[in-house]
Amino acid sequence: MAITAIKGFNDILPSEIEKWQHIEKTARDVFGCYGFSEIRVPIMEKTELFCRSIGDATDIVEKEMYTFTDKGDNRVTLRPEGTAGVMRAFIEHKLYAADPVSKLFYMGPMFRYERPQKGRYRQFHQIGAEVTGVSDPKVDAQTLTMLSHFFSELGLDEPSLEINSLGCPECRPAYREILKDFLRQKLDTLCEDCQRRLDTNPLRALDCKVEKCKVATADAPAMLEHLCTACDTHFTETRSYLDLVSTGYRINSRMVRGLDYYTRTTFEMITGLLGSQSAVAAGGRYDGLISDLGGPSVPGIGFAMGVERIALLLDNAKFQTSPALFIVALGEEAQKRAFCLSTELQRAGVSVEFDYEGKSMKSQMRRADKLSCGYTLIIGESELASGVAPLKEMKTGNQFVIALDSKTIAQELKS
RNA sequence: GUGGCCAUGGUGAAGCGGUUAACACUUACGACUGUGACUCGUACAUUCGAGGGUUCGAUCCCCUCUGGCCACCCCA
Repeated sequence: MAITAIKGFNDILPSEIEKWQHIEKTARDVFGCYGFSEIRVPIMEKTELFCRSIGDATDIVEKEMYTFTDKGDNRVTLRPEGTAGVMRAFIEHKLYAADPVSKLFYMGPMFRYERPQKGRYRQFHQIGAEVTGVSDPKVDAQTLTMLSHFFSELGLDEPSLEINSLGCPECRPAYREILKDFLRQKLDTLCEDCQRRLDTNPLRALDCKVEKCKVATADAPAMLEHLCTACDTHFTETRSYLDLVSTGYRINSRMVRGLDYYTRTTFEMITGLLGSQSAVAAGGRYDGLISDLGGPSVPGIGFAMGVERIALLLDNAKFQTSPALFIVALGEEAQKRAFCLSTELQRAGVSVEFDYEGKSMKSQMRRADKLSCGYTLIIGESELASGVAPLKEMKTGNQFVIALDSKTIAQELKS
């Protein structure tokens, strides 16, 4: 039996790579317009970084991390998300000192030891963005607007934006207690999972898919109604700025995020097209994270998008490119000429294909068609003698003779 | 970690106890002696994920293993 890839680790094949590149390019272009710079950080970090940032009690840290002891006896972990590493670098290189506002984006693989299913893999890719240094709600609104902009730039109108506020260390603990009291009264009408989660993660019950939990929590107290004045103002202003630039959103007061560091604004881009994996992007504000990691007291907000999930929403075929020219050569001399000519054209920036094996004209033409080449150039003995050859436009079938000269051909193909 | 479904060629698949293992796509060559697409022809699985069992006989039934998909938990 041949060796296969590790479970949940996927190859991204040539047939889909152009779609991936398109997603990445769109992110670079759109984020660039909003003043973001790319940062590349390692895919492995000290385990402690993730414990501190994501939260020791979260599922990610408790059961999903790829953690090893290396040969120097250090505990290291393949990153399960991007924010922690980026913030570590931000603090380590004191980026806050050079500029009070920093806008960074990153892309790359993340690793979580979960059971794979549709839109969920053990190695998956995220594109994320982080703004640090500003707590003003204009940044929240701008970040969300950029996210929406990215999706519309990709031609995806379907994922819709949902927002919520999780409050801050001032108001969230109190709300948590209020919610717990509420849930305790309904305890026997909740599903087993929610009963178990009551103490560890009561917010989760608001998001439970089990019907009886939905019923039981229908009139549960909402975080949004228990925000402190500062958080309430922040949320209201965020909304007003979103309205000001017509960024569409829906308030979802039951939205829960899985990472401990989130404060105030949280959000998700949701689609109904991916089975149970409905979130294609998600994020929030994390005003306490940087200081928790030993940095200065600087606020932050960011999001991450799941590239595989976005890719599932996009059709491969739309992003495939094909060679501009196929050179059909008949006879050994013509093949030699085709090789030289194609090299000259390639050096001039034209994408060219030709046959390597001296196949029949028919198979060469078939291959040109299969590769969707824009043009074919046919070279045989008479063309070598005359110095001109027929150039055929495949789409229309029109053809005319052209000089066997790379400059002339390159010019013609570019026109 | 738990549950459900599934495993036949390069691909999508039919077959469900005895078949030349259908059909379609892909690929290769040809019909068209130097012009693709459409059409037509020819070729392409000694073998049905692996191992064991039942049977005169197993792709088909049973068991074990492995792999995949989807769902739960959780999450991008």
